[in-house]
Amino acid sequence: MKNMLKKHKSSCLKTTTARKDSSKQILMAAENIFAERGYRGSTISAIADAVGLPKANILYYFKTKEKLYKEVIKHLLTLWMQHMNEMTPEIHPRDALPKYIMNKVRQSQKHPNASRIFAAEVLHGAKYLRQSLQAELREQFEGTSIVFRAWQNKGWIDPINPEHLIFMLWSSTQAYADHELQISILMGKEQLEEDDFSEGIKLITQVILKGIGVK
Amino acid sequence: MKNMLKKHKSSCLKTTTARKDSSKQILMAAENIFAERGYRGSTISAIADAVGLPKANILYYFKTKEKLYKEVIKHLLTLWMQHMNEMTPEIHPRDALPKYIMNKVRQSQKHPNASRIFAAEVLHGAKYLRQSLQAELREQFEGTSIVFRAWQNKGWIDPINPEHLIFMLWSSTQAYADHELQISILMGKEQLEEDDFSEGIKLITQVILKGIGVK
DNA sequence: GTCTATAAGCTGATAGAC
DNA sequence: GTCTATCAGCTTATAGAC
Repeated sequence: MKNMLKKHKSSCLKTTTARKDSSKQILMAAENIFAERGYRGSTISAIADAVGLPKANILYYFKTKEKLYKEVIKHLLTLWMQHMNEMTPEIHPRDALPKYIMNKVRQSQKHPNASRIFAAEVLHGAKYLRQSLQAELREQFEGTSIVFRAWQNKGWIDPINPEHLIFMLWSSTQAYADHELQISILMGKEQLEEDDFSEGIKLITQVILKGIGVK
Repeated sequence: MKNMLKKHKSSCLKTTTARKDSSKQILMAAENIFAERGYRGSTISAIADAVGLPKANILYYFKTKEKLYKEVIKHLLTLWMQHMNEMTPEIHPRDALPKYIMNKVRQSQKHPNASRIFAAEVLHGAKYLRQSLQAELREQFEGTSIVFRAWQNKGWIDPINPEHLIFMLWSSTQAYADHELQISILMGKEQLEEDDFSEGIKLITQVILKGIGVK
């Protein structure tokens, strides 16, 4: 487990499997390691081993560990926010909200690392997030608040606090990635199954829609 | 900031302020450091400095860093679960749920560290939690599921999935501690104010009660 | 019980051969 | 561009004086 197979020295320009750019492979491996162990718990060696490269190569592509981490975060935030734009003032919440909730939970299912790294970052002060991406996140947040307010004005939903509704949506959907382990322990399973995700989607949709008075 | 004042050598048996047991002081300091920096990011030196003691003393009281962490976790889980017991099959959800939601958010407000350490632990695989406390957590979880099922049978709430409702309650209330920083950034504040907590309580209560059909 | 000094090991990062 | 070797610094934990 410690000494990995050292692949191709200088003798490879086109290996059998389509050779992806090392940079991309490193990013993918880093995403996994960071998600599992957190920033400080992750070591450059571990990432190097996962890709099958020497440590020095990682630092050749990404000058420092911190810069590598920022690159990972940047990519993940895009994923994390992508479905929010699909809610607009024109679309009725009875259509828009179930779709958003489904997409968000499904994303937690498919890309749990994205959600986990993001959650860990927030949990420990959003240090890197704040520097570079605060603006984009906030813009998204305010855009969605405006959508919810528009729905209220049209009488499509009850008068509720739009900002806090966003928090409730985020936290309840994201839980299926962040707390997957907690949930699976409590449900007595090794890991969450398809049914658990679809049950979660069903419950959240049911409670939110009825709870804010969508007819 | 680095060299702290070295207090009392051998010349103190009863100092001015009531001298708490070092052990307790260490636990409190450790709670803060672990919450801010995570397990791996926290160093024994940092904890020692926070209490004003040399590193060796921390390891005198708690044999290893890991054992100290486990002690902290153990204490926090008690806090984290304490309000769930107050929901029983006899009490109507219109009284029990608002009270639980309020207590849970208020606890996030008063003891954000408890929630944060707990969340970080879960996020990174619940390694320590699983070893020692899985049983207690699960017992609590199953107890509450039974309560929700009883409410359903009495027709007090809609037929919903009790387990997933618990997740929704946990995640939406805990967000006010876990994501305090995210929330305050998005709301354009340095930190959350009293109004934000009470608005959050109001919204969650409103949406959950109406959402599961409590009359 | 409390402290100083130090061991033993791992980490991020660099230098320099190929 | 890719790799090996190594440095300098920090970490947990221990040994042993007081």
